[in-house]
Amino acid sequence: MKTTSVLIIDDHQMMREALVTILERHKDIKVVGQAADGREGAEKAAKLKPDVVTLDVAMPNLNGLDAARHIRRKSAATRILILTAYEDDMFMQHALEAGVDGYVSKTSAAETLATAVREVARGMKAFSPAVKKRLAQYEKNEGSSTMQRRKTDTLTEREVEVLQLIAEGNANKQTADKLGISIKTVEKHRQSVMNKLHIHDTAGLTRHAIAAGLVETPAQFAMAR
Amino acid sequence: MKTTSVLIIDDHQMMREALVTILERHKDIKVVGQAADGREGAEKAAKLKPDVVTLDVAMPNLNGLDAARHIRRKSAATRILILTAYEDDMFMQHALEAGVDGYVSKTSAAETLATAVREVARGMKAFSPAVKKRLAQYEKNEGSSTMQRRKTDTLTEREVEVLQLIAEGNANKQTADKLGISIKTVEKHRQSVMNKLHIHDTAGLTRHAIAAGLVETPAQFAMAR
DNA sequence: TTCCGTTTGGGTCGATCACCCCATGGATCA
DNA sequence: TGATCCATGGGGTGATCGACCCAAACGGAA
Repeated sequence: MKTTSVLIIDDHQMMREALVTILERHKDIKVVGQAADGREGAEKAAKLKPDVVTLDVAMPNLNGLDAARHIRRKSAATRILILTAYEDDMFMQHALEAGVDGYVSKTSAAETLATAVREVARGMKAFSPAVKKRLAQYEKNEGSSTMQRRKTDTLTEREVEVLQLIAEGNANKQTADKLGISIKTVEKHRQSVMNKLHIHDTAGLTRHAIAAGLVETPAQFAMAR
Repeated sequence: MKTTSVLIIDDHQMMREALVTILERHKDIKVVGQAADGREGAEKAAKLKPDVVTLDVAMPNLNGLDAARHIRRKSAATRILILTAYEDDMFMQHALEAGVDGYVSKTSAAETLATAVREVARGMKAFSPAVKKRLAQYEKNEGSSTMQRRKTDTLTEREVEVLQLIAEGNANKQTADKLGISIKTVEKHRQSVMNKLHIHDTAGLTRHAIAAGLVETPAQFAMAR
């Protein structure tokens, strides 16, 4: 039996250690690396060329979906397994469009993950019945020549990355450093985002990013005002 | 060595299994139960009387903080360990007021949790240095025979008003106009809010305001692209 | 009554932002 | 093969922000 190499991408070290423990119970699965955010994850995926990556969705620096796109592009042979607590129809839709190979909920049992890793490693898809239904619809639309997706006001990948970093509290300079580009380019992207979304203040951009699920938000709690 | 009994309360089964694995590596720690939400957790705590509960914050039915209050009231002997990814000063403040005994971040190592479990079981507090500082302030206020909960770090009413207007996207000038005061006063309040929350950027203030329920956000919608 | 906290307002300074201008590659599309 | 979009980077300008400094008025608590 061939050993399946896995890269774990999750911003919670505790969860990463736990996943290692769970997966390494299986002799045919070998965890070859870990990453704490999407950017680091995409880099390690390109370097380590794992058979499978498990990818959390809500992460700083680069969220799971954009990380999935990066990995899909730069490490085509690597299978992508989304591992999240977030079960939203539209989000699943976007995950499918990003070309992920599986989708496992953190509310499911640990054994489910090991099974899913094996399946995607064999080239199969690993979706729950609920996701499969959506997948069927999506593929139907794909074939029906309806490539009409909104263009004008759609943010590019880079713009989404910049938006996320803004919403996480980074100044333009910090964003530029993290992306390894000039501050002027960051300013340009920021402008484009503002124009496309018709939002012209940082607070508004942040609210939008939160609503779009780009950044983690704590659960609401009753707070003295 | 006495064995410490632990109840794990977390809505992610995968995380619960992982925590069991991590904790059971230690012979002096025994996981005696699990619960998937705050209400179930409070009930099981009352029934099982564990030495320690680990409590996630974001959970359906009953959130972590309210669960902590329930457990504190009905199972006074049980030590409460908050286990979360959420590190916000105001939230910590409320957690401390709810009477939790420790606060462990999911971004820290698994070993940190085991250590914290042992510490709270011995009657000690288990807080990171950052939280300890806040705790010191809190206990100072507590000890000064004043039941006044608003002291050093609670926002005043005016400050909350200003925070809300900031998070709604108003510039200082607009806020000043809406409140009918000088822009300098708004800037002063903004500064006070930033200092009290230890948040020094608009995006962070906005995220905090949303978490505190000060501003409405549309339900999560399809990713912004 | 004295002290502290709240709210109000002013000044200054450098850093950052929002909004324009411009250009160059590369990919994709028609 | 042009045209268009995307990502990259630079210049400039005026407005705003962030972080300090300062003070006065008021009210409640010690």
